[in-house]
Amino acid sequence: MSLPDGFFARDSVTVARDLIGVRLLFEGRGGPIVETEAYDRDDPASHTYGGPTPRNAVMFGPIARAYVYRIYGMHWCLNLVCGEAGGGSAVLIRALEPTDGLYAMAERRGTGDARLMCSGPGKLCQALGITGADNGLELDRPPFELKPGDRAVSILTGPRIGLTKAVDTPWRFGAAGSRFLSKPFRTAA
DNA sequence: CTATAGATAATCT
DNA sequence: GATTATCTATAGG
Repeated sequence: MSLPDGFFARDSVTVARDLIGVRLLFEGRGGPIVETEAYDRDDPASHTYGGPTPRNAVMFGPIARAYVYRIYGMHWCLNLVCGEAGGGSAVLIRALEPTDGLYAMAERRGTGDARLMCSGPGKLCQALGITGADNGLELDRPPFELKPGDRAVSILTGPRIGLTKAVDTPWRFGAAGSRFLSKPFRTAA
């Protein structure tokens, strides 16, 4: 069982929201996604804003692929390419709840605390073992595996994290009440 | 819980 | 040469 046909053929904001609760596995390690962010070509904060470059080429290619890039010279970040093929949209996977391959993830991360294992884009890639070598891989075949969530989740929305542009765009989504978010969501007043 | 500093290197202008 | 979709450790409320 994998995700419905056409799941990624929608705008990045819709896909980002629908990805919350979806189970993501890489070589058998992973669990339900609890936090995502949407990016698209008309978004000043996106790598694709301003057109194609060697680095972002994958986002201007077919959808349902992985876009993996290095940030701050030392961390990897995983994105899922979506929207229209060639449209330059993607969803950043920021955090997930570690449930599968816990021992292997603990070893890679150097901690037994599940809360510190996948609660951030860089940590998540380190725990699952995702690197630049996986850039451009298709998501519907190994080493990737995506399955629908087994229960409904309430979704929280808020501004994205770590940006200097489009700071107020509310394109960050998270699973309500999860203890595995990279940062808490501010609850509306 | 928030705020800050420092590490560290590819990418783009 | 400036910028960056982060993490860890530390200090303070």
